[in-house]
Amino acid sequence: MLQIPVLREQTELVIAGLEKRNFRDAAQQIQSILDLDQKRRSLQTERDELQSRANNLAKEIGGLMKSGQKEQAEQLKSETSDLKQRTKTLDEEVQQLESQLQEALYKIPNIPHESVPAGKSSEDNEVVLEHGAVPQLPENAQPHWELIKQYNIIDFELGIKITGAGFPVYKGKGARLQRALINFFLDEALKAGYDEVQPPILVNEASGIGTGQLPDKEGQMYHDAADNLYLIPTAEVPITNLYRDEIVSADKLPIKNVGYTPCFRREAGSWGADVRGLNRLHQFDKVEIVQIQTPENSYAALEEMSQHIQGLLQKLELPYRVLRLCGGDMGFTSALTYDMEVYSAAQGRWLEVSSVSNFETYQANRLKLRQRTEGGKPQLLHTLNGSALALPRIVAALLENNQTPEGIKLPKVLHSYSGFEMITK
RNA sequence: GGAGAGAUGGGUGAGUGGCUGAAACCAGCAGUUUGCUAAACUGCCGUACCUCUAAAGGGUACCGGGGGUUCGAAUCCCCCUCUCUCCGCCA
Repeated sequence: MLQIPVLREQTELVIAGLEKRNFRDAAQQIQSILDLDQKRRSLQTERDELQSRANNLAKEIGGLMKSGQKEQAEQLKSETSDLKQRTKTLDEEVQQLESQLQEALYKIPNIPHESVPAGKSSEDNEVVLEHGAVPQLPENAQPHWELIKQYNIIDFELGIKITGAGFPVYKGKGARLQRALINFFLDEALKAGYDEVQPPILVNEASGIGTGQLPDKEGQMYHDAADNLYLIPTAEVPITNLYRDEIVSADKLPIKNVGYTPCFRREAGSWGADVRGLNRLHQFDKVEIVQIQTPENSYAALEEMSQHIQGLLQKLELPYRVLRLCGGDMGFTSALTYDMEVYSAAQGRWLEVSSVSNFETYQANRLKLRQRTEGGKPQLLHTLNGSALALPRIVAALLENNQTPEGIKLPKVLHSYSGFEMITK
């Protein structure tokens, strides 16, 4: 969430940023937060002064009791009851204001970076670059949801039987391709200097709050009510929360982690025409890269992550483009997001396979993730993450773009990982 | 699932009502000593908020979380959460 001092000192910038997101009643909402903050501060000052007096009285009484001056002690005691009452009232008011403030702040999204284009929807995103040529397909080219049946590598019917829609079963070379891709992505991240972690895929409430999935978006996550745990929608959640409540010393930075996890999304209400096959699932695999960076270096790191992801797509020989998301399409917690989309030839569609974002201090403020600075106060760090990569749509594009009359050809880079070069009937 | 124990600062760990924001040790930082390393010695060494500010300073809160008793709570009482140990089960 945003920091109150920033709201106070850069009010105009904040409002302008929120308006770029088409955030409704930005000026009004910020003003009401500033009012709450103002009120809280003045009440707290008052409360602290009363408490200070009460503390002094308590000390005096202690002294009198010791020296046996009981009568004077009793007299002072009677003075404290009024103080106590007033302090208690103020205390309750301050607490109430604090929780109102907290609640209001949770509802304010991050401020977009200056390079974020204005815009309302995905149509307004800026195409930063396109790479690779659209492949020529044979005449009877099929979309991937047909190919997976023909080659018997991914089975949606079986998934429906054991779980439900959106939980496919990968079989034979389909399963081996998954494993190959995961290993390939992990190895590439290791080469790029990321440390591998394997986090839990169930997280508690505090973790969900830390990265911004809670309190507002619980409907997107599967929830285990018996234990109050959430299935992760992305490894971003457990990996970033590794550093929750940490004050990191500068020599440990930057932190670069990579992790493979399954991801779970309820995708409530989002089923429609564009979500056939592997395009949108309830469970899928993803390799995620996460960085904890100093404010000075975070945007350079974002570019570095973008390059890393593009490198993967190039090695997979997939045509892709990079989008800079507009204010209206960006995620709630992000300051700048690039989406990477591959061209899935048989569908004739661009498919999002990665999203890489700089959250600046927005998550760090919730996480209380800071660095120790010389001589000064601990300073909030910047968090970043990106998919590198999400598997299903990569698989969809690989299948569609590489279909030939003889079978589906895998890109060279995968051969040693998969143990086969071709998927045949 | 059953029984018990516990939760204190970066770590270990003392602390059963005021002298405890918290001993001691370790780690860390600065300095003295030193041919180098090591050792020894001295000092510093939590966080948040409020206030004030050029800086310093002052105030309040925090010993897992919440409530209570009391003039006064890390310390006493209640509730919750979590962790550990033993038993059971088990990849």
